[in-house]
Amino acid sequence: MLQTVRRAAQVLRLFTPEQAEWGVTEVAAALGLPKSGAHLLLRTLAAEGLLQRTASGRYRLGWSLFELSQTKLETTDFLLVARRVMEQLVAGWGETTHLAVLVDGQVLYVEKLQGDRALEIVLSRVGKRLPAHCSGVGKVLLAHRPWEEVVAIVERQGLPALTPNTITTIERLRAELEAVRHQGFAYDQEEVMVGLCCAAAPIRDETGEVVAAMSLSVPAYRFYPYRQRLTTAIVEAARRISTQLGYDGEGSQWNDTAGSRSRSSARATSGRT
Amino acid sequence: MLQTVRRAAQVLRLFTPEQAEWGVTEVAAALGLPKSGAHLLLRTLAAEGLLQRTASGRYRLGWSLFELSQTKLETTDFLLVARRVMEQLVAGWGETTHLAVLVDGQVLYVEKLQGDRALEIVLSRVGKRLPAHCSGVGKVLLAHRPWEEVVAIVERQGLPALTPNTITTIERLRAELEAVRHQGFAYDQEEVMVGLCCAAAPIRDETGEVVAAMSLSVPAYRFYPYRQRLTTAIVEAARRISTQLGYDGEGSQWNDTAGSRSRSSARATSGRT
DNA sequence: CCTATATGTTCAACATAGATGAACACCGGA
DNA sequence: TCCGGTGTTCATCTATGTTGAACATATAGG
Repeated sequence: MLQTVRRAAQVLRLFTPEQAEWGVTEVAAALGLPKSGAHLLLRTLAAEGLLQRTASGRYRLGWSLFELSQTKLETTDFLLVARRVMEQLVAGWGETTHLAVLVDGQVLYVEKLQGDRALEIVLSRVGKRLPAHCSGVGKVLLAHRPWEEVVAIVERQGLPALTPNTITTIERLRAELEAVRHQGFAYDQEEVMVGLCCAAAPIRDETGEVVAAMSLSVPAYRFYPYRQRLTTAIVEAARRISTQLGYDGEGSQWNDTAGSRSRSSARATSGRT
Repeated sequence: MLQTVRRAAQVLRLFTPEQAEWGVTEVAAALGLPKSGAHLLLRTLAAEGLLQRTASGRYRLGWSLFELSQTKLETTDFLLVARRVMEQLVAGWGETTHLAVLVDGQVLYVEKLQGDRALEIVLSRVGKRLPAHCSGVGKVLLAHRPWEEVVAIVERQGLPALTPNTITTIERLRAELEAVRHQGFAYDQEEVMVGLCCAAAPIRDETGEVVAAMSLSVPAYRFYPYRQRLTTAIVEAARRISTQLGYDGEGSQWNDTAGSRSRSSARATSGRT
C-alpha cells in the first residue's frame, strides 16, 4: 500500500463543507506530518488539479474532482435509468425518493428528488453518508451483503441510535436483515428521524447483484395508512429499474441467500468497450 | 513533486466515459509501468475509495470522488447564487445558459440549464472541457487573465479551429480579448459550432476577481436580431450575481487591466469557518 | 474436459524517491 | 517598526516505492 498515495487521499478528505480551506500548517497538524511534507503533498495535488491554490497560498478542492465525479456518474448505468423512474414516482406520490449505494459500510445518497407534498428532509443530502443500520435503503443494502461483512461493519462503526426506534443490537439487526432479504423490501419506521418513515427496495444489475437501493419517504402519519400501497409502489419501481438494467427476473438463481458467500463468483460479463 | 501522487492522479485521469473500466495490465501499459507497480497504485486507490474494484478484478472510479466533488460544489459560493439567476434567465428567454470556469487554460462547464425554446447543444456537457479561445465564456475568462498566461496557454494548446469563424491567430485573439475586457462581455458568433451564437459575461467575487463566466446561447438566426437585448440581459444577470457575491460595483479599483499583474495581490479575506 | 494464453498477484533485493527538521522568506497585525 | 505566524527551500538519511521474475488464477479454444 503506497503510503504517499494514502496520505494524499487523507489530505483530500480533510476538505469538508465545514472547513473548505486548509493551509500547510493546518494540514501538517491534522495529519501529524512535518510542514515540509504537507507542503509537498498540497503542491503536488494542486499541480494535478485535485486541489486549487487560493491567492493567499491556502488550498481548496479542485475542479478535477468535479470532472472525475461527472465521469463516474455518466458511466454508472443504474443512475440514468433510476432517475427516470424516480421522477415518475415523485410525480405520482408527491413525496421524496432517495437513491443510495453502500460505501465503506455506510449509506451514501446519490440522488434525491423532492415532491411537492414532501417535508424537507434535512438529514439526507446528496453526497452525504449516514449509518446503514437505520435507514430503509441502508437495511436493504446490508441485507444483500454477506453476514460476516455486516458484522465487520458493526464492529467498526457500532449501532448508534438516532431515534428511540433505531435498531441497536446485532441480534435484532440480523433478524431484520433476514426479513428484508426474504420479503424484498425494508421499512424505516422512524428509525433515523422521529416522524419520518420510508419503504425501500433493492436495485439489481444484470448479474443479479444489488448495486443500489431506492426509497420513498413519507411523514409517519401518512405511512401507516398507506403502507401497503407504498410498498408495492417502491418494489415495482425498483424491479422496473432492475429489469431495464438487464436483470432477468426473480425465481431464478438470484434468490441470493447472502451470509453464505454463495454468489461471490458471479462475474460481470459486461466488460470493456 | 511527489512522483507517486502524480502517478495516482494520472491513473484517475485514465478513466473516461469512453473507457470507464481498466485492468492492471492496461494501466501498466498506458503509463509505461511494470505490472506490479500499476497493481499497487490501483489497490491503494481502491482502498481509499477513489477507485472501486469490480468482481472481475478490474477497476472503476469510486464514490469518494462523488463525495469530494459534492463538497467542492457546496463550498463554491458562486454556484448557488448563479443557479438561481440562471433559472430566471432560462425562464425569461427559453434559451440555454452555461456557467463555466477556467481550468488549466480550458473552459470547464460547471452548470447548464436548457430552455424549452432551445436547441440541444451537444458539444457542451457539464463536466466537460473545451478550448477557451472560441466560446463566449472562454473569451471572457481569458480576457481577465494576465496576457502572459494567455500566451502560455496558446503555446501549449494552440488555437484549433472548430468552425470557419474560430479565432486562429494570437493577434486576433489579443485584440478580441482587449475588446471583451473593455466592453464587459463577449460574443461567440458561430465560433464553436456553426449556427450557434452566444453572449457571455464575467462573474466576480468580493475581491473583484473573475471567478466564472455565464452565457446565454441562441441559434444564429435569433442572435443577430436580438443581440442588443441579449447582451444587456446577460450582463445584467452576471452583475446581479457578482453583487450578491459581495462585489461592490464597477468604476472603483476593479477596472482590472489584465496583462499587467496589477491585482495579483488581492487577497480573499473570506477564509475559514 | 483439459490445455493454452492472458491477466491479476506475490515476493525479496535494490535504489531512489520521499521524509525530515532546521533555517529562510514572507505577510499581516500590533 | 517589530513580532508571530505561515508558507517555502534545502541537504541529509533512510524508509519507501520500484522492479522483474515466478506464481496463481481465470478465460477462451480445441
